[in-house]
Amino acid sequence: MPTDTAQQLQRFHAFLSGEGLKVTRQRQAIAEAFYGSGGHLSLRDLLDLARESEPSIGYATVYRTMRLLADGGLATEHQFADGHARFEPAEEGEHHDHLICLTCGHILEFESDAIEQIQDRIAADYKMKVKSHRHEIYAECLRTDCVNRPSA
Amino acid sequence: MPTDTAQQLQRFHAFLSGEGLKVTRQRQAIAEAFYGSGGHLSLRDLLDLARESEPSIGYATVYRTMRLLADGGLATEHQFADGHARFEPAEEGEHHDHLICLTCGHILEFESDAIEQIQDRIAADYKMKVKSHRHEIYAECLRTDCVNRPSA
DNA sequence: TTCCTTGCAAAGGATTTGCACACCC
DNA sequence: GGGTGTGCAAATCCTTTGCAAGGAA
Repeated sequence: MPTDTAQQLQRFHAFLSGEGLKVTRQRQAIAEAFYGSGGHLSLRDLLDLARESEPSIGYATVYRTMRLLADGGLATEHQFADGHARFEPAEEGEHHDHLICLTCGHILEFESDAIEQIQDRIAADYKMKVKSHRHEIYAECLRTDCVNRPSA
Repeated sequence: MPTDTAQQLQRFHAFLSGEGLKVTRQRQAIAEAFYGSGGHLSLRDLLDLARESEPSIGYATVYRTMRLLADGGLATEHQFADGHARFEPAEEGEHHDHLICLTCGHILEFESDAIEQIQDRIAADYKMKVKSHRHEIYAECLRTDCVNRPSA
């Protein structure tokens, strides 16, 4: 478990308080599942994890909690090729794209200033200014033992 | 209308014959809508266009015809941020990504060998081989008259 | 004629919402 | 106690499929 999970949960509590929202057992369980994992989890994944500590939790609660986090800037939502929404913790000022292993499904992150610069130049050629982008690389692992398999 | 629409329709007929499939009024109308437009149309767009010449056409027929074209390699399907499937004619050996205007919704195409090379290098760093990718840039047009607005 | 196609309507699958009950402050 | 939050179930939205009737070869 990452060492900063506690910090992230604290930030979550501060966010809820700031919005005048309540800290409930369900929200706590969902946030722990979300921050305790490596990210890129689907709503179904989060539901299953959250139910380990709160078995009665419902899908709609996970949905609403993650929407809360996403709208509040604490989580980022992605739609990869599998068609399910996936979430990851939002890091302040950080940006990355994704490299998805077709062998095992694991999702790696990458950053490339060079690509970002080229994007800006392409947009500028059309007199446009980049507001956001989506960039996913789907690749096969060349090793038979697929080292990218998540430790989970 | 592009000068090669007739060629593309001919290729479509050849494809149908080759598969032992029939050239129907509906398929003809859908193919004309598809090839006669600039591409990037949703199923709904195609349905509306096709109905101009074949009013009784149904959504399922458009869906099935576009699937036929996509599976046959004559059309490429994309899922942009709006969550609707969009299709464009597939060009032999050609590849491009998309620059989407947030001002008017128009979809431009771009290519960058430099980006493709960086992608390959990133994947290689993880001992992986790129099989495909998805790259979309969402940008605002800086001109008040938004020159990217489609002529339609 | 023969079998492919079509259009309708219903089924899927993921997401979103309405509502009555439960819970936190 | 009062208003927020939850869980269920139903509603959406887009996509996909079953089926009986229609149409190309």
